[in-house]
Amino acid sequence: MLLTMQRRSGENERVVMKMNDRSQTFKSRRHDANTQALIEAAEVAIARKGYDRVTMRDIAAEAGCVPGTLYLYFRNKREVVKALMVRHSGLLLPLLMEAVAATSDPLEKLRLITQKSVDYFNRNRSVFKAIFAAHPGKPDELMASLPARMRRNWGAFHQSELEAIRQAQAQGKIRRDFPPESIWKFMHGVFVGFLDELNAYEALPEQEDQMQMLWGLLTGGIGGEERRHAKR
Amino acid sequence: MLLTMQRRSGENERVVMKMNDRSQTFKSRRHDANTQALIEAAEVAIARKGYDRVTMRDIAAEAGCVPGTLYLYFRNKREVVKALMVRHSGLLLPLLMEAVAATSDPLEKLRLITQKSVDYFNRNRSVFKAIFAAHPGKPDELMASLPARMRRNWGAFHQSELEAIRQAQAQGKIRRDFPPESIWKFMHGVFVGFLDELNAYEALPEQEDQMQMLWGLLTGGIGGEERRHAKR
Amino acid sequence: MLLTMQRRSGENERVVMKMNDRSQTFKSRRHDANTQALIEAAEVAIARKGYDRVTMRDIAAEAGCVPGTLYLYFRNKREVVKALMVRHSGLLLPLLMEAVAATSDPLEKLRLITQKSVDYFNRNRSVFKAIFAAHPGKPDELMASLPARMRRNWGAFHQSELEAIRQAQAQGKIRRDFPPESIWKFMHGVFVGFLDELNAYEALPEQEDQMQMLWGLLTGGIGGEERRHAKR
Amino acid sequence: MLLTMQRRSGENERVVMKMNDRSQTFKSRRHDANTQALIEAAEVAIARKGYDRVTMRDIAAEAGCVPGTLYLYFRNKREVVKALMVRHSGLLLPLLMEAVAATSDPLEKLRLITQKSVDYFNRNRSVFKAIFAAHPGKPDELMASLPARMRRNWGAFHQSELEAIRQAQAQGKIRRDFPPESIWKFMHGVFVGFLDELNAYEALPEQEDQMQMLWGLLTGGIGGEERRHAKR
DNA sequence: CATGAATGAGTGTTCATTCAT
DNA sequence: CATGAATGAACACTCATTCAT
Repeated sequence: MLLTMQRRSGENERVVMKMNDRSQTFKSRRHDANTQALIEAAEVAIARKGYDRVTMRDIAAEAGCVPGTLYLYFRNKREVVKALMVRHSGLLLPLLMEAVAATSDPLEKLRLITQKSVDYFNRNRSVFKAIFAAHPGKPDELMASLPARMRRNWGAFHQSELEAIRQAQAQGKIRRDFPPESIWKFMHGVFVGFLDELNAYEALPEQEDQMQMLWGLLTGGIGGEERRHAKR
Repeated sequence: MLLTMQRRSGENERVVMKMNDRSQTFKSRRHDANTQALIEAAEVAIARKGYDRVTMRDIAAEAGCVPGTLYLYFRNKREVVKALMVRHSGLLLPLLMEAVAATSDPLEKLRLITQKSVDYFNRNRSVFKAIFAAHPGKPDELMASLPARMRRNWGAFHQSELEAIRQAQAQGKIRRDFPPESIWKFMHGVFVGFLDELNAYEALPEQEDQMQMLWGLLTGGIGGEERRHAKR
Repeated sequence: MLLTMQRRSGENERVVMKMNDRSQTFKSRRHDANTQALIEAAEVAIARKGYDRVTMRDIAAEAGCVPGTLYLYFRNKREVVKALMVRHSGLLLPLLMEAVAATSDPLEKLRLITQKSVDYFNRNRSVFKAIFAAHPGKPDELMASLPARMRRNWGAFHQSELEAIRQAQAQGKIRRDFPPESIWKFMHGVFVGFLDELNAYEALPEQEDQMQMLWGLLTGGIGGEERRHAKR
Repeated sequence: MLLTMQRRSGENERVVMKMNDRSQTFKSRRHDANTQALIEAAEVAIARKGYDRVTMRDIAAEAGCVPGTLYLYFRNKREVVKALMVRHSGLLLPLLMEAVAATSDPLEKLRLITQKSVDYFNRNRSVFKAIFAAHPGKPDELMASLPARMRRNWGAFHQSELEAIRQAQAQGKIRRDFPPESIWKFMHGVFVGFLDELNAYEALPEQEDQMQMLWGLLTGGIGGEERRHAKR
């Protein structure tokens, strides 16, 4: 569910890195490796101080270089977090699409999507903060900054989600009294809110427990015992 | 549920405004009125650009004065958002405490709390963003800045919430398979996440629908029809 | 010797207060009294923080009023220290002129001048700092700001000093190998330097001892015992 | 004598520049050269307006750069004057210590110290004002800002001075009726006061004449002819 | 006459960004 | 390709001064 919002779109088509270019020269390979290292440094630094408060010097220091160097890889500060988005979209989105493809059961699709997202959150807590905490309330701006292809992929994935919700409703597996888009907003809001809540506390529950709680509550709410039977 | 987090506490006892001083002079009345106006301007400005990005000049412009004037009312930038917190705590907290006292049914307590919070959110959308979006992941810093009495009240209220959850569990009205604190985190996360999600979209549903959705999903999750009967 | 410098002169003739106007109205009497109180407050405040660092608010606070009020009595901040100068010139200068007139022995004249100056310094340490520390290296600017009459008086007094030095030289009472103006510079420099030195230390010697040391050293230098006989 | 005060001490151990690093890289050499240039600009600017009144913009303008550049070399405004102190202490102190070591005659020691100080004053008139006029009455604050080693050196040097005074007294070369510390205060006060006096005038006497006057007056005071024989 | 709210010019300082080396 | 010195446009904040009340 993570990162699935897709709303007003802008036109920021410029591609930042081409990673799957087979005939990469040595130089460009090195360039990409450096870019990677810088992005990781940026993640750490941004996670530590937040996007607004982090300075280019902080990021450079984390990466072991000087601020000027950053500008060889990113046009400006905003491009750094954009690159972060691109990178993590590139990693997370395939996982989510795989989840969608893994089963034909729509509810199970949703569960798998949630599962993968929780997994990813746990393996990348800093980026979660970095990205969601960076531009509070402006996730669309981030989304808008992605290259067109990626944005299209997110859009397609979002449609799969809505479709899954629709089917699950049709099959009576989830409630029908709200339109799919509302259900999705709820699920996304719960996901982000819950994980952010978790993240704010010092001791994080085990990842399995997180998933169990999240999915349990997502599907069953806080409702009393009597309505609780088969739930995965 | 809104604003209920209460974690590490500091000691920041200084009271900012004394509003219940009956024998207010004319001047102090004017001063308070101006303070109000400035706080509202700050709300708008902060809502627009976020705490870190907003400048004192922005706030002043919004209020129709020059930056220097702000310093007649607030010691510094941080005090502005603190005053925001104080003001809204002073308005919301009594409503929530009233909700707790209004009924002896623990589940109904929780529902009323949610109801009041949703109401408040709708009447003060900008502050919601201003405060929750301002210092992402650092709500405790905000909480710590409140005067001691207010902080104590939030703490007491939080205990009431937990107690209500405990009782509702004891009465079998909500699920027992998670500890109260986790239930609370979920409810809080859902509340914040859901409203933030709503807030990000241009067209907000009717307030009643919001509440119906939120409470419906909160109690019943997205679970299918068969487990759905009497729910308010 | 204190405050005797008189160098480049400007033209700042505007008189600040006329105190010896016999037919003072009630109002102007009150005005003058307030001016006095404010000047004293300014002395304390300036002594505490130095002219540059003191704010009009500091001075007002010390006087128990608000900054705006100060501007009913002084045109601006500079006028405050100017008024200080005027006041203390008005007090010290007569004493010094009296000293000059008290004897016909030139060396004794110089001794009395020094004596009076040390007395005044001890009764007004704060103003000493206030005035000498206020505008470091710019005593002439202060002098230039005095009303013409007062400046003339200082000038006349300075001439008496030089004359006394000349005569003392003629009588062989003080060394002849330096021109009177140089002797004067030395005496003034010693006076200011020595008292400033004293002032910087926490425990001030008794006033009598100060005078004994200062005059002893002024007349005899640090020279050895053998050249020390009749000296007061 | 210059700069010898040593009173309450703090602990500000951080060394500002390491100048005796033999293996200086080209870059650090350039950095040091720039630092020098900036310090000199600061000297001029501070001499012109005094520490409190000078702005970073003034200093930058004098140096031909923008304010931001200053912060590449000094952490803040206070560090600028600190660097001034460090630099000049580093230049003057060795000269003074050399003077102390140059002879075993205590009075001659004192004369040489004075001589060197007068020399230094003449070659660095602006810094004299800059430093002594900057923080009038607060020389200890300046002293406290020096690195520990330098502060220790000043302390040791001050002890040498006192010891020289003591010995000169024991040998009957200078008067015994005041304790050494008082003699020192007098000498220091005279030095500062006299030079400041000189400095305030446009036409400075020849350096030799300055020294002759200062030492003559210092040792013999203004006392009459009859007590004047062998004086260097 | 006194107030104190309001102003605006200015302060020290930071930082994203550029560019000669 | 990498550096880091330099920039300039901001920023939060201060304060002498004014003026309606």
